[in-house]
Amino acid sequence: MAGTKARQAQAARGEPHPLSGYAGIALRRASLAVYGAFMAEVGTLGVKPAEYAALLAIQSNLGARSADISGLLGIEKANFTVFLRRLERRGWVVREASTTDRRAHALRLTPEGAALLQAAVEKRTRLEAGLVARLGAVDYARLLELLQVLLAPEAAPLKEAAAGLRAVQAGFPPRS
Amino acid sequence: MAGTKARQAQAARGEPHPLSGYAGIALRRASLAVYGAFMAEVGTLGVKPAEYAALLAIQSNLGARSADISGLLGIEKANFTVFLRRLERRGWVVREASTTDRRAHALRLTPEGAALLQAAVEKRTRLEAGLVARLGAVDYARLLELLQVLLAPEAAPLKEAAAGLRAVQAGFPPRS
DNA sequence: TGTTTTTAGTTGTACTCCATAATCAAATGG
DNA sequence: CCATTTGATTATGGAGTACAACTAAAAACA
Repeated sequence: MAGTKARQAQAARGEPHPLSGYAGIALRRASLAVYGAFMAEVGTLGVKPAEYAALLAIQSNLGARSADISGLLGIEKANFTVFLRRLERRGWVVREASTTDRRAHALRLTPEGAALLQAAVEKRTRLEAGLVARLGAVDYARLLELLQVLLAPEAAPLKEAAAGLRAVQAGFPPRS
Repeated sequence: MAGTKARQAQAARGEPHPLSGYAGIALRRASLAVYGAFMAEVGTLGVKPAEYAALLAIQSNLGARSADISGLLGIEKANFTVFLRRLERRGWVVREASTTDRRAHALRLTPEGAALLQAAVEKRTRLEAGLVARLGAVDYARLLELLQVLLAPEAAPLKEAAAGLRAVQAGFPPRS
């Protein structure tokens, strides 16, 4: 597992992780923690976070093309093809022929997809409630707000990193 | 790139990412943003965040064994072997024979490793200063504090996810 | 003491996510 | 009409990780 006895004992005593004072590490750990919580709750339906987000995006952008959704999710369109195929094979999404562009597909949830998404949304709502209960409603809102500021594209200090940032959006540096 | 024209236009207008209202997505995006900023700043030295953290951990735990450091970083000991070899080959770390346990290695920075780390720390300090400038010192501290609460192991709501969480710590669900 | 069990580290394998390049067909714009 | 752009697909490879199997040494124990 992830952790020596000494480290596990620390954690058991409620001591913070020794590297979590660093913003990057704390953010990464928090992100993974929420990912894990999502998998434990919503994942029982066989949906991973990226898939959940994709279903959401498709539902609220009826008839959107692949590139629209992949762009929203930050997934390369090349990889989105395979990604979509999984959702299709499970019967949650259909790719209809676009009426305006014969190259494009119009994405749409199937009734099964919509039903699954509804169940997933309910579970995720419970998950969110857990987070709110943990932080308190005010602090939860504050956390989201601070993250928004951190992510705001127009601010200066992180600006010069923007190029590398977008390329790295999926976790890897650009190959250059 | 990650984003359609429409989405890029949104971002250019300063509108928030439409999915960043979700805590998990906001956290993930923030984590990747800081990762990207780190790479743009400290990465010029040829150090990735995980390597930086490893060097830091080794420096402040003189003579620690591999399992200590890998546990701290949340890296499987099996993968840490390869990971360490890279740091060794670059001349930053040495594995001395432990005097107390002939199976174990005592990890230590070389003078080159210490020098590199010092340069990296300086760059990372500048990076951190950028974050502080962006959020303000008070809000920056508050963000770290909120993340700590989110990560505190003893709280209840996320507890049941703990098993899946640890296994998923690196971004993937356990295979079983 | 001698035997069994646990532990530190290594190797090998397989899997997921992701980037990149090459390709095709259809749309668009001189 | 032809050149360029765009939506989507396929194929390939790298990085990060989980997991199982293994060796050697230490620790526990009878």
